[in-house]
Amino acid sequence: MARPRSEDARRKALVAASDLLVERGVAHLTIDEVATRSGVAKTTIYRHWPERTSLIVDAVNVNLEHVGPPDTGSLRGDLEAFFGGMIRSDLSGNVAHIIPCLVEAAGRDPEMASLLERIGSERERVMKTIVAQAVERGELRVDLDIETLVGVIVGPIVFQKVVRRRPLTEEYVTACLDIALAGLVA
Amino acid sequence: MARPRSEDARRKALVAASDLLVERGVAHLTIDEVATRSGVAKTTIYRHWPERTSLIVDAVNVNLEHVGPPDTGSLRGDLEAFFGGMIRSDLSGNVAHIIPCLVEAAGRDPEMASLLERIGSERERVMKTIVAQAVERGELRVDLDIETLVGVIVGPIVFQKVVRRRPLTEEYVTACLDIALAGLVA
Amino acid sequence: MARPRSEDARRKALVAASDLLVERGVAHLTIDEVATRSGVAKTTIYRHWPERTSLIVDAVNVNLEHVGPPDTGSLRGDLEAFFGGMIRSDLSGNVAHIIPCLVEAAGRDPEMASLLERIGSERERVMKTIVAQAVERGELRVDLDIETLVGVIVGPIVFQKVVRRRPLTEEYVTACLDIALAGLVA
Amino acid sequence: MARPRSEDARRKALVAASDLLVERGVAHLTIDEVATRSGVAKTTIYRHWPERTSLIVDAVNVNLEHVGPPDTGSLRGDLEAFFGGMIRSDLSGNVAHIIPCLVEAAGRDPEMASLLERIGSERERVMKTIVAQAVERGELRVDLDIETLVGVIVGPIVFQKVVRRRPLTEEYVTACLDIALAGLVA
DNA sequence: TGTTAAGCGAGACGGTACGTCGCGTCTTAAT
DNA sequence: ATTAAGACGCGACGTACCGTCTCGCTTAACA
Repeated sequence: MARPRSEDARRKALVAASDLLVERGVAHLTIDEVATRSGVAKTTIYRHWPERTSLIVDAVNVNLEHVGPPDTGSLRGDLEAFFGGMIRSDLSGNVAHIIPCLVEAAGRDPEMASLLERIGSERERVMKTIVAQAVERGELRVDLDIETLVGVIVGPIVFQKVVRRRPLTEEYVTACLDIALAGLVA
Repeated sequence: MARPRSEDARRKALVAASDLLVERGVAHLTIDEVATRSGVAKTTIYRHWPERTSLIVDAVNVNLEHVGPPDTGSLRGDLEAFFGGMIRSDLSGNVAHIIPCLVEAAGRDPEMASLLERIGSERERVMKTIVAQAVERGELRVDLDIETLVGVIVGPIVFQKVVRRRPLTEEYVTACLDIALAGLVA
Repeated sequence: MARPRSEDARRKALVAASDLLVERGVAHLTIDEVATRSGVAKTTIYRHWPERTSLIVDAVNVNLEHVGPPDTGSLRGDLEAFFGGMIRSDLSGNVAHIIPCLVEAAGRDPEMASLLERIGSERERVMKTIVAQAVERGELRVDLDIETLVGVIVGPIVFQKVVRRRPLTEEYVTACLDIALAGLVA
Repeated sequence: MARPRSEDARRKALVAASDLLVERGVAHLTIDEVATRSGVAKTTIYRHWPERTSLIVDAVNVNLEHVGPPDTGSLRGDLEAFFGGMIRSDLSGNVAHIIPCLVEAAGRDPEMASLLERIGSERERVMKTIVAQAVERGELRVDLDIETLVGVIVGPIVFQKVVRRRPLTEEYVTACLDIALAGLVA
């Protein structure tokens, strides 16, 4: 019966939050500034998101590029296509800058944890498709544990970028894939 | 005429900080509470550490177990010994809980970045010793890039624990090592 | 062509406002709560009363007992009858609790000032009738300034109740009347 | 052992509050503006006064002129001197503007009530001295109830100024005193 | 006897102020 | 000179009401 929540206000706040997220990082995103920038009142922001973290959760999602599974005809090609996309978008872009914040926040905030989970799941789902295609093509054994498999392929890359904080070169990615694939088909 | 800085105060503050770090996480560690708990005045804390992060840096170090390189006679044995140690100490313990905070903080704070670097280096140094021993024994080729190699072995494990936030089972570690080693000797 | 304003809504809002006025005092009467309690929408309330104070004005009037001039045959009797009524209604009841609010609001809000004026006038008009009757009966001199006269009789009573905030006993009223009447006929 | 509360901060905040009180009235005095004007941080203000009303209480006291009892040699002279002072200071000045706010607030806030009580007591104490001197001089009977007596003299004046909100002329005061004194000595 | 404009409930909106928390700096007295 | 204690300026937090503004729905007066 009442007026519906303004989608416009929501969008404007989200854009402002998303921008500030990239500019200042999670810890320095303030609701007050989101309000000022977006022209949306602080109270309205709190009507849409019960607390700071909830807004951040959504703002992060805005920054995520939602990639689909490639199908190049070979496992190697699919992986390179996938990680090539990740390198260009997520890991070289804004998200790489934000993920550690999420990981950190996830340690205390269940909502953050579930966001992180969702982000991970989406990427893992793509990985599973790639692997399933490879299994179908006979490039991989059927009996491999998918969680381990994803860990072996994705782990070194995420580790390099997020934990080690070193640039994610094509050489590094290629070398890791070489080793992992060699180990998998062996 | 001057009194030296009290090592006692420093230690008490550090212990309290370390405890709170584990209890509440980095973001909710407040200097005020460290002061209250430890009985050390806030002023004194700021005298010993110029800012919050510096204290956290030291508090993290307290929680780190400093492991040396094993020498079991085989690469496989060395790795299992090493990661077994890590599983028991760092990654199953408090540090896994703290690393994301450091990673996050490293994004903004150079000092944090260098702490993270130091922690990483220490572990990487051990890894390098293990690898060198393996090369010496003829278990590995000489031409492998050490950074890639460490990434391939450590990446999946850290990824599982820190980013995926899933329990680090012996099966997972074993499976990852199997694949990586197979790929490396191939 | 249009529907007339609902008298029912007006009444319900007014009752709720009047209740809250007594329960919480003017300063803590919120439109939101009047709306919630009465079941009348905030919009509707604002349609009936342009602002908070207007509603309060009307709510006060609801609480007022409108007394007529007594005619006991003597000034003394009339005054005792009149103030007896005031003691029982206004000053011992809710209104005494509200008057200071009005007085305060009158300082800023002309509408409030005029309400206060109206309330005062009504009572003063009764007083004037009583005095006129007394003059007619020869109990009082003709040349007395009516404003002063009312002030001398009403002042001590209102002062006791409203400013001093002490209970308005029959003894106090009698004693004040004794003195004032003695002074007036002297 | 710690630093004492800054008397300077307290004073500056109080002055700003006192000014705003007169400028805007009790209801529109905001802590934020007191902070801005005084240059004292809002948190500091809250350290000194637990809540808005406490600050107002003190700010009102600043505006009060603390008058002593006159001794002109006659009751009449003393009263005129006293009320002349009140007319010049309190009732024509800022306090008359503030008292209704206090009276209103006293209805809900015990601290306000006690402030009002204190203000009243101080003035009543002076009145009692005046009366005692008159009794000593034989101008008044000994058996008069002091509360009633003060009410009879002060009531009409306060009523005129505070409740009726009409100007407090010398004629009105004189006329009231005439009647009251006539009644008292009768 | 429909039509239709206003009234209505619900509640979202932009604001302003609230009172609180933690930061990093400072002052003071005591050791 | 260093410490414990804690006050200080600052900036952000999340909340409460204000008075205004849509929303659909209901309803009485007019056509």
